[in-house]
Amino acid sequence: MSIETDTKDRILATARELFHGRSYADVGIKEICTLAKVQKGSFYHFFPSKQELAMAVIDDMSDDWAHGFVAEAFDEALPPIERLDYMVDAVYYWQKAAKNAEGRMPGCLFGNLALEVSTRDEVLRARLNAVFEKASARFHEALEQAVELGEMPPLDTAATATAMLAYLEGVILLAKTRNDPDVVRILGPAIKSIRIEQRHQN
Amino acid sequence: MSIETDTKDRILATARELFHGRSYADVGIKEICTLAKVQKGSFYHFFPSKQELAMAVIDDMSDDWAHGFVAEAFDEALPPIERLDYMVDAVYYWQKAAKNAEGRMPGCLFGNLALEVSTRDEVLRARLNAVFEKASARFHEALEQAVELGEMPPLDTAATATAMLAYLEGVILLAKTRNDPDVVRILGPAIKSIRIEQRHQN
DNA sequence: AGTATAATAGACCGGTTGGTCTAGTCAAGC
DNA sequence: GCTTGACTAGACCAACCGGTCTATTATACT
Repeated sequence: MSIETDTKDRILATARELFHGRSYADVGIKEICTLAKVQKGSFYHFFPSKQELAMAVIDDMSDDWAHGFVAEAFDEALPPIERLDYMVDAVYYWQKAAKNAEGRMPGCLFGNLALEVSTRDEVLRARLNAVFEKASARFHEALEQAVELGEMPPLDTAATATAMLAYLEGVILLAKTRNDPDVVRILGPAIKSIRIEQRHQN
Repeated sequence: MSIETDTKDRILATARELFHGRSYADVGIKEICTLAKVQKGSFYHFFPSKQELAMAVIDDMSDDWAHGFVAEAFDEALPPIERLDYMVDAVYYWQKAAKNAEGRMPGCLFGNLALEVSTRDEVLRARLNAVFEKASARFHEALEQAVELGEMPPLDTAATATAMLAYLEGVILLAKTRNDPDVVRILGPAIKSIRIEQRHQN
């Protein structure tokens, strides 16, 4: 082993970019191979199927997120509530940069994939759901601390965390549909106003 | 004219169901024709292209919405704030019924299509954006009245209306990814907590 | 009755899809 | 030097894609 090839990485990076900028169904393996300067044979040596490639792309981006700006935004050193604004800002600047570069707002890769494939691919759906649950957990931590510090009144922090994630995804969806990152900037901060009271049982 | 054929309607209804339950790219014209018991020739007699079919489907469902449960939910006779809860309830029961019938939560047709096609089809993107703007207007009316009646403090009703729509779409997205309509029931009511203050200029 | 036109039927088209298969290259271990 | 197994190359495949085309039928108008 250790033949030091970046073939797999090139495939992964190219697929990620194409899936994010367009869609899962719209991007073919041939196109990925061409852009990544890889042959079909090599592709199927590393990935048994398009579905497995999608899984790898999801995991790859999920890792990048967890160690990238999501980690920055949810830095324990920041006041909990500021973390929410940081996250919104990060999304805004990211989407704006992507639009400037490619002319179109790509939105959230996970949200895009989730709506596209989750009715016909249980495995991918479950994977994407896990990504959302991990993201929700970051919101949850922040809310728990905010309540603890008295910066927020007591509330159902778990449900509110999920609600905030939902809101963020919804804002990105609308912004993408309008092809205008400013939607994120304008609507985003209202994420802090979302509240779900305790004791809704269930 | 007036040959009294329901061919076009059958195509439309079938396409709507398939697009909603799966995705735009995943459903072929041949499959639509087979299910609708229509031949290719007839299909292309009524619709010049798949894109035009998608437009018709969007318009069709948009009309159904406008005159269906959205009209009910945003009934002027209801107290403004109750309309929000009504809307959330309607989404919940709809999605739950769909899941019971087909095993999977289809989510929102408009949201699904928006994320799938808006990076590669300007025409469809614009159409979907218009649908969202119309929906946002209903929220706006309700909020304006709520403020007028003193049921809500003054706020940027236009921005808040859009934010609420975004939240609803986000909740549906997460619910679909979890394949669990209960997410709508639990997170939905928090739509009333969303607030964007006036004077953010721009 | 005759004609124009709307509607239906389905064979057909070039191109593309995800995926397979065989042949061959390359570096490491013995 | 030979073998092994990871990797690359690319021809090939059946199935399917959106869309076109011609032929035929059914209906409305004159």
